[in-house]
Amino acid sequence: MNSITDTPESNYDMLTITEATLIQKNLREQLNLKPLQSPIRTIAGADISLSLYSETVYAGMVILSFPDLQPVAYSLVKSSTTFPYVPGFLAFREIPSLLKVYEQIPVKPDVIMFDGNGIIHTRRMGIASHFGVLTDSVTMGCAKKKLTGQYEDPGENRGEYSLLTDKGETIGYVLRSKNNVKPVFISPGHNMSLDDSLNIAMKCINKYRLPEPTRKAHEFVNLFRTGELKEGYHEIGSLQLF
DNA sequence: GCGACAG
DNA sequence: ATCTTGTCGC
Repeated sequence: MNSITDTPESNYDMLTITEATLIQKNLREQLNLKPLQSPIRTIAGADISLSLYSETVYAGMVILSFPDLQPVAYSLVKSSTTFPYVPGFLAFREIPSLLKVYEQIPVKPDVIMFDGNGIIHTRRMGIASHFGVLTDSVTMGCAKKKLTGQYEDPGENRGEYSLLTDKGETIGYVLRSKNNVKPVFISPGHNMSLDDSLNIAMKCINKYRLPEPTRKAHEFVNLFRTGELKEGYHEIGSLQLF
């Protein structure tokens, strides 16, 4: 289709915001938000860790059993990026590294949860949607702050939520994942519905603010950056305690 | 022009 | 995102 969208790892660093915007508009046409059909057996969390003032990127995905939410494997890749962080274009900074992380996984997870948004995005193309379309995987987003849209504050108790709308349409949920703590922003990425994203998010919440997939992913990439975990694909023995 | 603004 | 200690509140 578009050579500029086919090889992110070799082109994204060179893009201008205008070109990136065009790519998002093209990818949006391939977005699928129909209900998930097959059952979920595994769910992965995706995240990256950066060193201050460095272009080095420590990217990773942690695969958890579902609905048990026990880490069973993880994939880590050290890479680099020069694309700056620009609100609305996070995907261009993080996706090249995450694609390498994903390719390294022998048995792909049924769902991937990103530390960022799905369709809660001006052009409905947040990092989760972008990655989902590129790889035709099932994805969703869980952001810690609002990027766009309007919403009413959800109740203060764990499990309460409200709708997030933009230009008259519902594009996500504001979920209180823990009592008296700032809510998280949930939205489908690709190959799942709005309702699916909320249902899955609620099943991934334990005692912490962040759902287990992204919470674990964040923990692992940080251990990777500090040298406590090695690059590559690793399976976690059932005897291991985490 | 002003305010908002994922990680 | 990352750099960092204690501290206030459920």
